[in-house]
Amino acid sequence: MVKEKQVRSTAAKQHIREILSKSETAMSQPEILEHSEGICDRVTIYRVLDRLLHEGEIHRAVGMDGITRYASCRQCDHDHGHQHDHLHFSCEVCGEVTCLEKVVPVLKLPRGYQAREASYMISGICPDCG
Amino acid sequence: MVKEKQVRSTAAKQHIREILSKSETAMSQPEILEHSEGICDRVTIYRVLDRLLHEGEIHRAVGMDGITRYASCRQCDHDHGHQHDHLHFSCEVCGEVTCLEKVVPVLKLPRGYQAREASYMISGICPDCG
DNA sequence: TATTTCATGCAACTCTGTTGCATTAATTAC
DNA sequence: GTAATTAATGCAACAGAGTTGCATGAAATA
Ligand SMILES: [Mn+2]
Ligand SMILES: [Mn+2]
Ligand SMILES: [Zn+2]
Ligand SMILES: [Zn+2]
Repeated sequence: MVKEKQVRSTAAKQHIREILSKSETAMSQPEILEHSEGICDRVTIYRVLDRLLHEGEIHRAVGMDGITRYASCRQCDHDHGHQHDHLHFSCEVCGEVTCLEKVVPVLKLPRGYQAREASYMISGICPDCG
Repeated sequence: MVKEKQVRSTAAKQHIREILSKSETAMSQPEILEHSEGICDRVTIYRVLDRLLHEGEIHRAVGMDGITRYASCRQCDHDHGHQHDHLHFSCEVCGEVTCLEKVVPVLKLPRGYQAREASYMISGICPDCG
C-alpha cells in the first residue's frame, strides 16, 4: 500500500491561494511575493505553488518571455475532466497575462505524437490597452 | 532619413546559422554552445541569435520548462507572409522540441484582443519515444 | 500532550540571460 | 591596397528565476 502524503493547511498556503483567487490575471512568483506582505520567504512561495499545482488548485502558464505565471483554476473545463488547454493572452503594453478559459485552440497532431499537456500563448494588445 | 544598421557576415554568425539549419530540432543556447566547438564566447551566441531573429532567419520557441529554443525558418508559411504560428512539440522522454510547421492551431480571439505573436506548445511523447 | 510528519527559513548554489567597455574585425570609401 | 567607419566580439561582472540541504518550527493525529 502506498501512503499518500497528507495535505496540510498552512498560513502561507492559504494566503497565496487567496492572492491568486483574487487576481484577475496570472501572477509570477515575484508578483506574488510583492502581494504577500512578508508572510513568508520567497522559497516557501515556490514550494507552496508546487503543492497547489499538484493538488490541482492552480495551473501555470509560461510566457513568451520565459516567465512562469500562476493562476487559480476556475472554469478549466471541469466538464470533460480537468484540463488546462485554454489560451493565455500576454499584453505587450501592460504586461498582464490573462486566462482566456473559453478559448481552446483546435489542431490535429500528426500520427505518432501523444499529447499530455498543452500551452497556448498569444501576445499582442489587450482590450484595456487597445 | 533613417540609416539602417548594416548586416555583417561574421564567422560566428555563419557557424551558428549552419548549426541551426542542420538541426532537426529546436536548440537552446547551451545546446548551441556545445556544438559550436569554441568558435566564440557564449555571449556572442546570444547576440548572434538576436540578430538572426531580427533578420528573420530563425524563430524561437519557449518551452513549458521556460527554456528558449531556436530553430531556423523553413516552411514558415511564406505564402501568406512570414509567420511563426506553427505548433511546437516537446517530448517528455528525449527532451527534444520539434517544429511541426504544418500544424497551425485554429482559434477565435474574443473581441478587443489584438494578436501579434503566437506560441503553441504541446508536450507529450514523440514518435521516436512512443 | 506527545508523536509524527510536513512546512518553513536561511544560506548557498545553478542556470539563463544581460550589460559595460575595451579590443578586434568586416565594410566602405579613397 | 590602405584608411576610416561602424559593427561584432571577448571578458568580467551582474541580474533574475528557480533549486537544494539542513536545521528548526508548526499541523495533524492519536
Ligand atoms: Mn484548471
Ligand atoms: Mn519562420
Ligand atoms: Zn494590456
Ligand atoms: Zn522523444
